[in-house]
Amino acid sequence: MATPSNHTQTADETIHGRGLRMTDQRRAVYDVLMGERDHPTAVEVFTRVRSKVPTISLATVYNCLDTLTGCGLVKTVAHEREPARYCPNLGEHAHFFCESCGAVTDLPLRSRKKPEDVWDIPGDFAISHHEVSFSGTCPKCAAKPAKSKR
Amino acid sequence: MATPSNHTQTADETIHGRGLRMTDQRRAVYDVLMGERDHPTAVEVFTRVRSKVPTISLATVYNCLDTLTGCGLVKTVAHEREPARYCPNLGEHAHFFCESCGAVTDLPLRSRKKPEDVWDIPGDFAISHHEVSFSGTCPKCAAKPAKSKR
DNA sequence: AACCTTAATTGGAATAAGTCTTGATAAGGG
DNA sequence: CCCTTATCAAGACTTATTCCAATTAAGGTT
Repeated sequence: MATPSNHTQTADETIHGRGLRMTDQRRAVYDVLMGERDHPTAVEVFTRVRSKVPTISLATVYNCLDTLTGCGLVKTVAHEREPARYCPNLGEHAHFFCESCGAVTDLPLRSRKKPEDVWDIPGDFAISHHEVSFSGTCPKCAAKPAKSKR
Repeated sequence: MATPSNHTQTADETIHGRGLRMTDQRRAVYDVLMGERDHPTAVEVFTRVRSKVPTISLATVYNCLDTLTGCGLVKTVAHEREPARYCPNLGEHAHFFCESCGAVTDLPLRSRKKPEDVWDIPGDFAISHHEVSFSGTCPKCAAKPAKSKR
């Protein structure tokens, strides 16, 4: 399973620690995610990254995203049947999906709280991951009339 | 949005209340879900339902599942990039996905608790839905050596 | 520097889940 | 019984993602 990098480690060190190389493509994909933290899809990452590495292929973007996810530098965000989105926020958080504009917002866990406080999970279930998503209307869209989905 | 049937209403009444008809196909799909509450995929519903309605098509199974979901009789369960699963449990609950055997288990909300107790959701976000999923190892698989995914 | 071995990238083909389209059927109301 | 509308079936289609085979790039070694 992914071992998250601690804060004293750079992305390069994390990748090297796995015996992998920090290539131009991987760095560019990572930089795109860190630069604009709006939970882009693979295709959105692809179009952004092309301005830096014009020869990169979509398959490589998927590969890089998988590698970064495997190293714990990036998280995958799944929501309903929509394409996967990617998020470099390593802190524990849930996601809010605006049904009006499509924006995705990180929602932090309250301090000293955990999901088990709310959901009744029998002790003999061993939990390794959880994913929490909320949907509704974001503040920006609350006032405005309905907008098209980005 | 879906209006859940209250307990005094049968599935037939709920569907009729929407101006829709309870056809053989819809009933068969609903019965499959109620009969074995193991969160089947659309294809699994399809194969089970064929024993009752041998001429039904997969497209119709998808249509029926959509209709039942729209009426609030059934919920769709999304997990990562896997095919959608369907669940007739209308009570508020989360899902546990066993990474070893693939089984899905309903986990109830603790009484008088709500997700907002754990995640910090600014007041200007209007929440209409949430979906919570846990994954790990279920009790059955905890002891046994790893099994193939059903 | 040339060489060797393995990792990484590429482009295109392939896959899988789900949706759409079109014509045929069936049901309910008058 | 007729008319209108809902529903169904079969197959074509779309979309996100993965797979594959061939090329390219990197690191380590002599």
